[in-house]
Amino acid sequence: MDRRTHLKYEARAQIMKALAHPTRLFIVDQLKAGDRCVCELTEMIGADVSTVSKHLSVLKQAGIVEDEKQGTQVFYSLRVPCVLNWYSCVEGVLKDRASRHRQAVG
Amino acid sequence: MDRRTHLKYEARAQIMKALAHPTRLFIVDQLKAGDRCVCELTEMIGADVSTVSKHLSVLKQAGIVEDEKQGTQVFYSLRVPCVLNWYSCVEGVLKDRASRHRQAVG
DNA sequence: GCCATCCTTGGCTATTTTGCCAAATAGCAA
DNA sequence: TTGCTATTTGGCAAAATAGCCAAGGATGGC
Repeated sequence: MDRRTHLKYEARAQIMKALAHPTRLFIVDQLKAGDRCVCELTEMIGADVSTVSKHLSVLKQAGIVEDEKQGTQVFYSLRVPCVLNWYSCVEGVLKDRASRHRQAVG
Repeated sequence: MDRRTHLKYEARAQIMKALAHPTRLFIVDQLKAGDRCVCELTEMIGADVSTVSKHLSVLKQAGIVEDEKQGTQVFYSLRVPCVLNWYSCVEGVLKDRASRHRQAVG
């Protein structure tokens, strides 16, 4: 794999990595229904605010979400909704894996 | 986030993590064209065979690829082709990010 | 049997990621 | 100003990940 090709897949992997975390997948799923401020997401997730803020930073840097300040609050919204289409495929993988497992067991 | 919800997103994240690596994205992209044995992929990637084998193991465990032994060789194939649909979305994110960057600079 | 080839696994270190606390910043109100 | 709330950032220790080498199967040819 030459350098050019490697950089191409490196860039793609960076986007994938941004979504490769349960908390960040949860956030994106929540933003599907509309904008959320950090405090709301923190409440839902149940982790430290700083942790949630860093997760949001990862998603923002990847270009998946964007932020907008409203007073003291910062609202995040989904910038690239097409990532939501991945969920059904992921569910498909999980279902397929589960059925194979059942087959192997019983 | 209750335990049940967390487990759900944990499972999804596991699938995403399997693809969140340049080499593994490359492998999946190659399998689009047809089955490949470990030796072929290793040749293309240019890393140690053990490294490639471990990457394939991650993809297999996630349920994204499957393997089939033919003599001394092991051929891998794409089990869940829908992951290929993600590439266009990823490209979209990258393009969007690039255009915003140009806008910010120029 | 022996040997060569293909692949996987174990083990190790280096790097990256994660999540908390503490501290800093920003905006609003009194 | 002071105080209060919302958010981000720095720093650190724990955990996960990556990639190499070496060793361990498995398969086929002789």
